[in-house]
Amino acid sequence: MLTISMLVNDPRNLPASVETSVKDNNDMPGHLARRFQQIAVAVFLAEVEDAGFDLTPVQYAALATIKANPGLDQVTLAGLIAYDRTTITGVIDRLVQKGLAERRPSSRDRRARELQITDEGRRTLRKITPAVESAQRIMLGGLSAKEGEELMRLLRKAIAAGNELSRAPQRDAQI
Amino acid sequence: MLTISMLVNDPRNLPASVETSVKDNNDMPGHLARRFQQIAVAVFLAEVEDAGFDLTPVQYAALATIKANPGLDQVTLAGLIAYDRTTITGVIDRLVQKGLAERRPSSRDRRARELQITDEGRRTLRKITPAVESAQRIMLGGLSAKEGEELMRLLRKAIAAGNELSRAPQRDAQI
DNA sequence: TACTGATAGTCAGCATACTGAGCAATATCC
DNA sequence: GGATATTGCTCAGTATGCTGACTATCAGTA
Repeated sequence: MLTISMLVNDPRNLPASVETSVKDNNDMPGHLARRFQQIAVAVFLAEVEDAGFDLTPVQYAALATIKANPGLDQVTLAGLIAYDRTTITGVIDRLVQKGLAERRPSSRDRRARELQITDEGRRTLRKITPAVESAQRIMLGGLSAKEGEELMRLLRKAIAAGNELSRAPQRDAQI
Repeated sequence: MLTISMLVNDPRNLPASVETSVKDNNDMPGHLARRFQQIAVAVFLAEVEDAGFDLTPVQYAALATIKANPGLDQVTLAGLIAYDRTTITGVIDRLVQKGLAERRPSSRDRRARELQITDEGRRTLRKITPAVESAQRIMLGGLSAKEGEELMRLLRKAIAAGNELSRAPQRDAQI
């Protein structure tokens, strides 16, 4: 199939005066990162909806982290899953509104809110797990198991090196 | 440093009754995809701002694609860079508002808008290129050149397999 | 040519994500 | 103890990104 992009990407089809400094999108790690994430989110939402639930990737990550760290505050949660704290405010709003989590004032620090998962949240998390795992498999569907592992290794390595470059770096919770 | 996440992630520290079905975030390709993209966007914006410009990743991709395919319509643009057409509407609005692109009714199809880059847009693209290329290098900074290539190869492969799974798949322009 | 379906673009609505600012409370330092 | 800095959270504002719906137009066909 002959396409415009084949024409413009082939130097022989361009007059000498046309600048070709703009690289192909597929050579840009930033573009590939966005595309992969775009697909990952779509797959996640589709699998979760098929399972009969209405939960976004962030909401899932937040809920799972609250369950694993009962009583943690919002800033700690944000650090554990590497989201900006201003984003987390809205995410928690929606988890609370759906009855999956609770937000109550901390007794030790009156600025902080302690987060707890509800029974309903625990039930949702348990029932949604197969869909989440299925989504993770599907988004690596084009790769062999070995390639999938290697992709994840390289992503982890690049992320570790760039962790401090975003406003919401990953932070382990301090004891 | 002892951290809460070390505790909760170590099965020896958990009573037998605690379910550990929720995998670590770092084993989830979806989470890694979001983190890498988050860093990529932050690096892009920082480099571009350092160079004295105010352009987002989408705006850059759209502008570069308009320059390479003068007169294309919005749906074709959306397909080339794999964005939803409803997103592109707003992106073009802002490019036009900044004086970097023009949107005029198509003579062949009265539903469509033909997109053109302005001289100012061309100038901006030319001057911004070093910052964009620098950003691409920085976001792979933790990897060797070989690893960077391999990461991009694996991303391309996974994306190609999942292309149809998002609402905005990549589409080549038809002649 | 009239009908039917598909397509280009926009809009309303929702949920991320970010910047920057602000308030209240805590921690630190003198 | 009191001034200062820091921290937890929220809010306003902006830009993606998506779903679903709508209008205007085009294309194919009976």
